[in-house]
Amino acid sequence: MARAGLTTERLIRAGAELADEVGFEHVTISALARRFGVKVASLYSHVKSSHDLKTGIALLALEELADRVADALAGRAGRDALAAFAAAYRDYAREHPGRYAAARFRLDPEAAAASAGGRHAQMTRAILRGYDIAEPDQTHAVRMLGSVFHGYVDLEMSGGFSHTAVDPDESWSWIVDSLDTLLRDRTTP
Amino acid sequence: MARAGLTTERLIRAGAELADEVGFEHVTISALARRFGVKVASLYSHVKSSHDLKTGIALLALEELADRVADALAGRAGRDALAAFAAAYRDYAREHPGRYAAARFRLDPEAAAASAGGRHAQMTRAILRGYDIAEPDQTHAVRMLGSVFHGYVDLEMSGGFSHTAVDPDESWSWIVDSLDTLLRDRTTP
DNA sequence: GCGATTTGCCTATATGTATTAGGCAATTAC
DNA sequence: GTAATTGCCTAATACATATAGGCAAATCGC
Repeated sequence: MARAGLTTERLIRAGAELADEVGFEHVTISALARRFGVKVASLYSHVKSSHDLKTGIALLALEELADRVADALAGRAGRDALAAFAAAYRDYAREHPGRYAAARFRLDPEAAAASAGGRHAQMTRAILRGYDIAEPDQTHAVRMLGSVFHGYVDLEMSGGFSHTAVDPDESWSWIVDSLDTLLRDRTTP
Repeated sequence: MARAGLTTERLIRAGAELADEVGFEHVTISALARRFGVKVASLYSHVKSSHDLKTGIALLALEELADRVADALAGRAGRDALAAFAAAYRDYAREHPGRYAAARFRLDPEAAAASAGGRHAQMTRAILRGYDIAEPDQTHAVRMLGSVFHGYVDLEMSGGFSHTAVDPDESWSWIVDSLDTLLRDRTTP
């Protein structure tokens, strides 16, 4: 029998694609096995469990998202950086809804430590360098930015904004603009 | 054999309690049947499916949350109303994490129409009456408030803020304060 | 090249959840 | 008290997770 050439890497990549197609919550070992045309048990040589697979997809998504954000931030500061960060974040979620959901998968401590979570935190703090905000306000601001961006994307993806005619793109711009003003006013000299 | 006295109402209430104990994603027909000491099939006389049960819990949570927010907003305006709204929202999520997660369950259109979703939207708009913000800015502001509050609660619940020593309560106050200032500055006379 | 070892995917099996069909007993209606 | 109803049951199907052990293909050692 010809071998399918399964590897942990390939399974996680295919799992990420599957997540974007059918939703992260519907990514199963069974569906992945069907996709590769192999039996379910065969996957267990490459991933320890369903949870392990999901963790792998989550780590991949966090990495990809961090790469995009890093790219977006390169050479920008202040309002520009804020807008680029916001755009990178929202675009990723819209292009890869399943991966984005995966990035929000609750990781156990070891996985979290090995994740790109630290890069994300660093980059959010980097944005604030353009605004002169000292601790502990800086941490408050980091949390606020994370909350707005994540919250907006989450509500938008779950259809929360579809009951009003107002263009979500315009709301997004308005919000980024407002946050810029807010951070500027919060400067601690 | 003695009857257990199952009703749709009781199942949904027990499901909500179960959600708070083990997480909304672990609420299953099986677990609920165990809790009542009956066989799994017995529940199907009262709920159509697992999805139906989850929808019921989601509707319950939305209703409860709307009640709390309505209570908190009564007799308040401006900054007071904003702070009360924020507190009601966050407190509910912390006291009832499973129900809160349920409130974010994607409802199908019919269920959404019958839900307290409309009340939530109305109440968020009511807060903005204290700030004189005209359309379409009002919708932008509604979306921003929803995003920040939901995003913050979601990140806090998933442990996103546990890597820094800064007290989440203080960040929350700082954010509410910032939003108040922001909305005040955005007045459209 | 060719035997030996490793590795990859298989079959078989056990467990848990969701769901439907149909049965019998407890409750309620008259 | 009999009859209709309702509530919970057993039984059966389908699908997902997970483990154990087998056989053949790829790879290693020479």
